[in-house]
Amino acid sequence: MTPRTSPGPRERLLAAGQQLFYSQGASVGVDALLKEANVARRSLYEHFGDKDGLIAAVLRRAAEEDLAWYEDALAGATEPRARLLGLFDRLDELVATPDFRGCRYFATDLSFANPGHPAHAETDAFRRSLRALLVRELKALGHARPERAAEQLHLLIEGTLVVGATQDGHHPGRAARDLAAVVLG
Amino acid sequence: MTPRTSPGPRERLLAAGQQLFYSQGASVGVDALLKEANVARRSLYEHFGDKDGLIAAVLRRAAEEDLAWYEDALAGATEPRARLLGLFDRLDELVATPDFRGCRYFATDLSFANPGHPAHAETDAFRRSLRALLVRELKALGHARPERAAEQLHLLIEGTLVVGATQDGHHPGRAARDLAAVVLG
DNA sequence: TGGAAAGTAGAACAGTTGGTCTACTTCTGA
DNA sequence: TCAGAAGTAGACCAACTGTTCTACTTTCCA
Repeated sequence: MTPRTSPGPRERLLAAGQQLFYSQGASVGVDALLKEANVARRSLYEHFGDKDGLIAAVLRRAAEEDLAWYEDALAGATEPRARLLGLFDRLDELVATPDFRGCRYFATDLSFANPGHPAHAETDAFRRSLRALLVRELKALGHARPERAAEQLHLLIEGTLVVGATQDGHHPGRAARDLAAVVLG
Repeated sequence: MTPRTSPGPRERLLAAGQQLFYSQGASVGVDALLKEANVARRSLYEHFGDKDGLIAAVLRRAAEEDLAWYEDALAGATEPRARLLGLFDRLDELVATPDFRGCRYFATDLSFANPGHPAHAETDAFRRSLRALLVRELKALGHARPERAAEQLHLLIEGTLVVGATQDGHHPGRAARDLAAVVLG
């Protein structure tokens, strides 16, 4: 609440988690998290209860940031159609980033076979928000079947992320953009 | 080589690995694998060297079976265009399977952050084979730009698997099929 | 200025991990 | 038939896991 001169242990843990969970997966050890965050062991358990609590908190924060990223990508243009097509240009850039490793949320889902794990609730929430965002844009565009088109755009996004994460030198964003243009009509 | 009345420990380990690595992820313990396969600890290490060796062997076998599945899905029709479209119908059925958990190869890639892990070579090989299969079909169809179209079909396939694994009650295969029809021209 | 709250440092714990080793049994083929 | 290969069963090990705990230090505010 009160502004700080330097980020406290809670902030540092979230930042470290965001970085390490993405680059190494949810199986990174607590020791590595603590070292990266420069935080005492005890602080983690007082702020987040346990490791799963940190995982959920990191996902919640990442979801906020990622949704903001999508909004920003859409904001590159004003005309509804150009907004959505521009998103795929930004995706194409994103997956070309050297340390891009794919969709954080799908990776998390795969990490936890137990469907009751709290992480799944967070990834679900993110995907719902993303869908809602796509539907909103499609309605602004006056699309005849926004829900169905959102499904197709979502499919194109996920496909772009997977292909981008597994193959170098490709431009899945461009390929997806062309198909997105068809979806938009 | 010699025919057996009942499958030996090597076979049983591969079968157990194929099932457990898929349903639980690559992090399943050796103990669980041994119990599922009804095999002595020692047999695993004599046949496969270590756990990573088993993982690689399981992936190689799974890749064979999965490619055969794709061939079978294509074989539902004779006309080139219908063959590829039929593939997406089969994918739609596949992802509706109750215990479908997404693409085994992408899940494996995400499990091993270390790019030198032998599993990555296997997943790469699978994806190359899948691409080659798509290019072959597109050439049979007389497509003007088979490589590019294969990229788009591949993207649609991966997207279908991700959306199918994360959302219930949807039919991503149908959505992808419509877009595939556009790709085929 | 003093005292509670929050943070650090690190020992310790129980459970699990992948892997090795020994002893015994079963299968198999010259 | 019998020797050697292959398989089983399970103890054992070191390393690592998430977590709890104690002791000390810093920060902050009334």
